[in-house]
Amino acid sequence: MAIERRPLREQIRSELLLRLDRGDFAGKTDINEAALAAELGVSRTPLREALIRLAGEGVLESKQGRGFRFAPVSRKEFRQLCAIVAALEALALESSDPEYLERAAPELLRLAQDFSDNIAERQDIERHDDEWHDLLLGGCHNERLLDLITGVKAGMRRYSHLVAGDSTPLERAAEEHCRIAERLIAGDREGAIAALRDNWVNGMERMMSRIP
Amino acid sequence: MAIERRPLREQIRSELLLRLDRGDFAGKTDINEAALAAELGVSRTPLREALIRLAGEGVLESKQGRGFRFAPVSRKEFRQLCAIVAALEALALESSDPEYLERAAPELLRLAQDFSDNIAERQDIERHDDEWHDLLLGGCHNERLLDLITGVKAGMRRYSHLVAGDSTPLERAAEEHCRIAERLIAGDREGAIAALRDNWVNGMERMMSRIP
DNA sequence: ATGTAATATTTTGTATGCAGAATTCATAGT
DNA sequence: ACTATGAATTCTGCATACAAAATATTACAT
Repeated sequence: MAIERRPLREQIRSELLLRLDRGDFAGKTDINEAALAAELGVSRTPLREALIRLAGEGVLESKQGRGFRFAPVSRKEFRQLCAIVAALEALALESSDPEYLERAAPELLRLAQDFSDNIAERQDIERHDDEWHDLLLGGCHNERLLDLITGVKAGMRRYSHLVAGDSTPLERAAEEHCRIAERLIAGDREGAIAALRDNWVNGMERMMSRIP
Repeated sequence: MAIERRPLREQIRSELLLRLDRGDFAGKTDINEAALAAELGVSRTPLREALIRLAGEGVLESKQGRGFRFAPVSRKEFRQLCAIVAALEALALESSDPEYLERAAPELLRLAQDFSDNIAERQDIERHDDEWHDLLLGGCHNERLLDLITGVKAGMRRYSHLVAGDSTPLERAAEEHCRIAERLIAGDREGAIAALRDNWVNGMERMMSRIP
């Protein structure tokens, strides 16, 4: 077996993002370093390193002397984040390898259709959605851009658990994914980009009412 | 005197970015934590925190057991970064308060003209250019977006010192800034956005030949 | 009862210490 | 001379220790 050889700070960061997905930090936004470190079975040092990284990505806030807290959610910020990823993913798609898109399009369509048939747990849905977008952008060779997108999406996870247990967003998302894939199959990249932008705009609208 | 009340890690980060601007790390890309900490008069802990933050922003690379190094420059990455900021600033301009743009436009034009008259030190030029872009985007209320832009631009500082001592890029940049401002004065935001995109694309072309 | 000052406790921010990985250097063998 | 091997050194990654700031608690005065 290949033993874990990633720095602790990264493993911790992953774990925290995972918990964020589960909505573990819903109310209690303040973080107690000693307690959390003990819970994770690590020392404060790598934990703080992970927290600093997350703060840089906007998932956390830090205030001098007052430590870290999960950044509060707001409609305004969610709107802002959606606008950003929409622009970034559009750019990624724009600068993607056309051949790749042609090859990936059928698979994208298939996945999108599976998606709507198969109503699963929220966490599965999100993983599925992430994978779909990853596949969509797999033909983009701008690594910095892909990293950036990943980072911004990490910040959006704070919002994902709010949608828990409602299936209409899922259905609409699947439908939009189909539309994007169809445009790609038709070789209409501009149309696909426009559909992608719609996907984010609509995704935003869908969530908006659920945010305090 | 108002004493410094920011966390050390942030002061260190600023200092490192400053040195990056000066091109201090030109050749020696590897970082020795102990040595640098001693030089800055701090311990390794806040230094490492600053390094981790910078690594998150793409300014540094980190490899397990091998510490941090300044990410090597490459034409490819520079192209990627330019494409990203172009898209992000375009988005920022797109979502800016129209009234603000109307008010700021004359000032933007004036600054751009000063810019070309007055050939100063490279560091002044960069500050001036940064301020100009800040003013341009001052009407954008998407704070997350502005933060993101700041972060990506931080990563681009590794490239800025390469242009040292050549005035043609300056002149062309000033000219483009004028064009953007003129479009804003004319109330043609779409045109301004297009000109802004050009500014980045051309800026990229200008630098490209200087990068190894 | 309420507000405030003084003190105790908690918690963060920074420094130091230590184990293990990576690198360097020296030596031996081909 | 060149490579391989192994010891010595350097450096990172993580843990622990300490000091200062923030928060909670108590005591007291109004």
